Amino acid sequence: MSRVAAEAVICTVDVVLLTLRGEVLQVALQPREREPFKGVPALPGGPVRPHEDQSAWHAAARVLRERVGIDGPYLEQLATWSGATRDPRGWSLSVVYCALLPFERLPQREDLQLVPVRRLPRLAFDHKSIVETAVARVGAKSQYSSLPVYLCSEPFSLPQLQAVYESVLGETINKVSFRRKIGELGMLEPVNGARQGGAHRPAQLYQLKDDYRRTLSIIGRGLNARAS
Amino acid sequence: MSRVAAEAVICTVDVVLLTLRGEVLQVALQPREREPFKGVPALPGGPVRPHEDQSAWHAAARVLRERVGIDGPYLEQLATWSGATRDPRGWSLSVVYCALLPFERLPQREDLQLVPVRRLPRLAFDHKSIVETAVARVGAKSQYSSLPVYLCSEPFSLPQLQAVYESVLGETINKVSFRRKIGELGMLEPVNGARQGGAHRPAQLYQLKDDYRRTLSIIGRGLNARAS
DNA sequence: GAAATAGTGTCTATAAGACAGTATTTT
DNA sequence: AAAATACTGTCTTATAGACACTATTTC
Repeated sequence: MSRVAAEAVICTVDVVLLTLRGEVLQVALQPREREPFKGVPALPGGPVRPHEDQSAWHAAARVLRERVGIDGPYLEQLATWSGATRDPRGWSLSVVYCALLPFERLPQREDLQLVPVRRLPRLAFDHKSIVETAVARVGAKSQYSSLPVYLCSEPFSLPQLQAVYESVLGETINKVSFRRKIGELGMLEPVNGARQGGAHRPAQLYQLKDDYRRTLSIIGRGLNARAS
Repeated sequence: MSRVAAEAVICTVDVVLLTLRGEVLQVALQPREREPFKGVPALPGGPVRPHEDQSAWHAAARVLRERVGIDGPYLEQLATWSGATRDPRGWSLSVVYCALLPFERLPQREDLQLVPVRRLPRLAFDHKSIVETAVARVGAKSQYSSLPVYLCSEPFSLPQLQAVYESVLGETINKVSFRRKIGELGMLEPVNGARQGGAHRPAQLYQLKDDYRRTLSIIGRGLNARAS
């Protein structure tokens, strides 16, 4: 038995849950309930449960459900972190998933804090560099895909969507080009009736066509938002 | 003991080792030595050894060294496959790495076969879909980065490099544009003296500048090779 | 009708591609 | 000098961006 235990790998999943609050991309953190790093903010996560989880993806979805109270967000694998030294308890491996959620869908919870991704405090384990990798990936992917729509609650207007893109990319986008690209993707359909208020012309609202609910659209040559 | 064993996750690494033979992208496979899938071609791989491997990346590098006889190729994490049903022995998790190697550096071995990625036979486990994912990733990444240089043995000429890009992308590229882009990247330096033979003007040979030996260069708007 | 934001038409700038020319080698 | 491939100059085409104009709402 001791031999098995000594050889065992600590096998977990962690979730980088990102949302936009105002114009600022934020990550959801929970204080660690036990040692190591008791009380230190950490990514929602936990061990894989082989009898319960069909796969690591299902384990991540379960973590979001049980520990954050979210069902069915956009959830994709980011990468796997592993090694002898990242967890003081032993050789550990964590399959990390990235989830995107409109702020409106995030439950209010005592044990859940939102932190701007550019102002990270000290995090447990190697979670800080994991978050930084996730943010970089989301930024890169947003340049050539419809990924940011998962941060918008439907229905949304094109000016709203553009603002979301600009927040994630960290720079402004040409309005005409943006609309050309989004139009070419053909993934949005106008929603009739509902429109927005304000002392100005209201914006047309859109929702995702059903075919694109779970599929990213790829933008031809990207949005040409250049790296700073 | 039985409880520990029942809960345990089978924790392995696998490597998709790709090389270009002629114009055809090929993957290196080895027949399984034991059940399950004994004798069936599979990706080089094996269990993580916590006492020996510093991380999953190091485990993958060790697998390449021990099982294929390759040291220090380009090696990056692809993704992690996991689940209750992918290995008949139990809940398994495999961190999969992708390695690129010039054909010239691949050792000749009895137990190593090269198979064109478009003509895959039946493979062990879910290795077929893993290879397909790796090929798609390499193709996508080649559109906007210098990834294919790792398939070229240095020094190489620009026509050679272009042929490698075209093989990986599966379509032709405009010569003038290709040279403009590669030039802009500024990652190559001409090698003097050595040139190529043939009854025609020889091509200038290049090697990677040292700064770019282990770093991918990102091509501004990509190579605009469109998906078929 | 003034103010404010949404949406569009069109010109300009930039980047990609086509094509044909020159360059350099062997036979 | 013929053949073959390397390399380059330049025109054309396609795409992105700037800018100003029209549209629609509230007050």
